[in-house]
Amino acid sequence: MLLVRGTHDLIHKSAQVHRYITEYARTWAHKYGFTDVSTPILEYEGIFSRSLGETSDIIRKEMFVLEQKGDDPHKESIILRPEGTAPIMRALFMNGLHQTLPQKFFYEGPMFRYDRPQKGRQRQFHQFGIELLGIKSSWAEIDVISLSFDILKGLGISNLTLEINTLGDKESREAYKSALVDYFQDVKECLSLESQERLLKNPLRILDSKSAQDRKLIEDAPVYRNYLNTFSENYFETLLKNLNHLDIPFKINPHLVRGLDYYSHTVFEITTPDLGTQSTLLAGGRYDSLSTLMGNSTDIPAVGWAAGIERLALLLEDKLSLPNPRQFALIPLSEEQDREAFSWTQKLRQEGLIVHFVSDGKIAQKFKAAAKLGAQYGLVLGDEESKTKTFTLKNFETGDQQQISQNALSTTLKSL
RNA sequence: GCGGGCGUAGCUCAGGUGGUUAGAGCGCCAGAUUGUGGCUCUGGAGGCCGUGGGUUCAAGACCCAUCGCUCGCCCCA
Repeated sequence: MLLVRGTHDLIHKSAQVHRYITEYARTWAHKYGFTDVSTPILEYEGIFSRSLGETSDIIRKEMFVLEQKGDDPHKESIILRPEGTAPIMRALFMNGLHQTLPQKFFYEGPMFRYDRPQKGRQRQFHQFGIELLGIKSSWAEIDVISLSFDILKGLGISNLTLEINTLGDKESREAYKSALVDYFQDVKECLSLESQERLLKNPLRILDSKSAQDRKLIEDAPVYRNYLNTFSENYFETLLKNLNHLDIPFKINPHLVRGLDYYSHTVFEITTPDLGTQSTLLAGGRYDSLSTLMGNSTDIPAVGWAAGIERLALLLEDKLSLPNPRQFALIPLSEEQDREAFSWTQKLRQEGLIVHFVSDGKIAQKFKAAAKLGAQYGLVLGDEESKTKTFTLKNFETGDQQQISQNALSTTLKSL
């Protein structure tokens, strides 16, 4: 038996933790007024290649392409979605929602990237994220960043850093790009091979390089802040001032560039030192030009972020105490009691109790199974109980037993 | 895609320089206990030693390849 590389089963505790994280995030998103949206896992490749940029690693080497069966009317490849933002933008247009802005969406689900697996990095992983569409001011950023902290802190994650930077608008970016190219062109031979390639395709990404030789050169490279036009500069300043005013701590990281093409102005990440090399828990920013990249005639203001559920789970799995509701096991002692016991089981389930029905094996095996299934209490129904219209209620933790009348069954159980 | 470490029972791991039928603890199953799980005792099942090839009289161990996990690089959530 083989497990597809980079995938995992979620069983018992890991499934519960995963679900708990998602539900917790959803609850907060609802308080902020975001509503659920769910888009297909399958999309045409163009949705992503147009929006993420042909030079991004996700497009160049990490896509899961499906084998075409022949009945699809389009020749374009179908892929497993690698991220959530582009599909939501697609859905916005296809459902005509861009005419009724603003829109606020929360999503959650599996994403797929053909990457080399590592701790905190799977080929099938799960994200939840939010998209706030149609708000121009930087209060949109404030709103979504606040939401992200409410979720992460509420989950009990500490040791968080908000790193933030601005990519400016198109005009600023073009000005900065040409300054960067001028600077690096002169020292091209000293750059790593990867960065030499970036110089041609996506010079901003050189700033993100971790190679030691690049880092030295990057230190002396032109600083973006000096190339921002007035609008971009003011936009960023206002955002930072408001973050300060709200006591949201942040760290400006001028090297935070992001791999995806659709960002403009604000980019941010929330990182933790507790996960080794996969330190980003949540990342996002503003992507006003995504809508035009996807074919719309005008920009639609948009901010959002996505968080990696597996990474949060790694931080939480050991310390999260999940709710542990009462569970009962109905134990008929012989086959004569099976039917009666099962209808009692159903009755109690309808009353809202969690009830296991245990009928396999010998009596000792039934008790063993009941305890293993997680029941804290056993309800024994044998000949004597049947005659006297009672159950024997056994507390598995203390071993105590008592007789309770069938009439008072559900009220007794609920009062435990 | 690149570099390092590691693959032995369901789990955690022992198995010096190659030497008969591969071990422990936990877990699992059964019995002691025919109306009672956990504790105890007794017994039992469970391994192509990741996979394929090579060296050797002889390989879990050595060599090569491959797959997987893992740490780092890269990238990102």
